Amino acid sequence: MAVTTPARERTRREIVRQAMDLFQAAGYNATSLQDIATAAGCSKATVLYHFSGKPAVLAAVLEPAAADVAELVRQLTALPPSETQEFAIRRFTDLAVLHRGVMDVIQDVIPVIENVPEIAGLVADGIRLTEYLAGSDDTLDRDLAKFAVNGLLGECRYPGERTDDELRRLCDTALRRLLRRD
Amino acid sequence: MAVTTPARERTRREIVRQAMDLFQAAGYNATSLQDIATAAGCSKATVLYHFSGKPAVLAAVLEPAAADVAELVRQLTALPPSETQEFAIRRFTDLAVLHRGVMDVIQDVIPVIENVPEIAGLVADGIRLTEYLAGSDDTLDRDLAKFAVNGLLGECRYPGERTDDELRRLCDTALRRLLRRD
DNA sequence: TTGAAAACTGGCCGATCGGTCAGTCAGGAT
DNA sequence: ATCCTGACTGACCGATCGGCCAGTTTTCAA
Repeated sequence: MAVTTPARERTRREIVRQAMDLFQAAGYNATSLQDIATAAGCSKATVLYHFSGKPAVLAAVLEPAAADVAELVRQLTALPPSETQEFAIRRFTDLAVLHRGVMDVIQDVIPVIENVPEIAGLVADGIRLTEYLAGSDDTLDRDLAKFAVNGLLGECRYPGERTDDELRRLCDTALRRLLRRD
Repeated sequence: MAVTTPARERTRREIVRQAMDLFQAAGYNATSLQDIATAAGCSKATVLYHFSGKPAVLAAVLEPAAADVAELVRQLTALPPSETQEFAIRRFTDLAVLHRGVMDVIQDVIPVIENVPEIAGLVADGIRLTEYLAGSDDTLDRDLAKFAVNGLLGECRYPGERTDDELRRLCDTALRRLLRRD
């Protein structure tokens, strides 16, 4: 709680903030380091002074969401199997709304995701989460869960078109129709 | 037909063939004209001799699917409203399986789709098709239809993982669970 | 006040991109 | 035999990319 944020942290935060907006608006691949630097009010060299490279900027943008997903997976691991699917559906909806901007960014990264080792952890957690959403080892259930995640990612694409409440309702409805087989 | 395919058509076809494979494997943005030329056994200049630019190559790759979608929309227009949703679901499933490779390619183009006027027709038809899938003007129904299309696009991403029959079953199940409200 | 460390930057690099262009070449028509 | 034309190509272009580095400016503890 310093009276003034140290210069390092202040600049770093601004870079991540602006990178987030640009990644959402134009996509990761279409956003250059120069774009990020200009938006953050510094030089491209400064961006590379704070981050080891473009993928590191991406990892910093995704980090809060990645942490939440990791925590969710941790909680799911400790839950009795009978409760995991319902818990996964409910909490995944929460995270999707909370981090809808990040969901948007992820869309654009998927095609080149194997070239970005910085976010391998998030990818692995996402796969585990999908398995919990499926609720069984059945191939069709697994595929439907992946279908649901893909659909949800797509729905987060256009930020201004939906309020958080609308997104929550859509997400919840879609997941329950696709996944719940009581 | 002709004993020997005219050189023009032969080269053109090979370029489209190879571009299709590369777009699927690596994505449109990550595939360079040089990549396509090398795969097709000609020079980059030859690709640009046959096509006015990279977007024109994309349009040629998508053309068969675009034609089928246009035909489907035409048929839907002439159908009584009580039959359109069921017809759309059934035929859309058919087209998704038939053109699953194209569905894969489209995924990668969506972020930059507004910069590719060559495929504006396919985009417009896709939107109209989504409206028929929704079955009503209700916002949630519309969103669920878009959700379904996004999910389906995502499921076509990894070509080798599913047989056509598995994809058909998944597609049909998911669409009916999401869309049908009887 | 001062000096060393931290923060920052302009300029440059090699690579790659989509695209252009002048010119080569085979082969059918005359 | 000549010419013409469609198919094709190597060389090159300007732009842009991510990244690097030497050097300048700012910060802050001693």
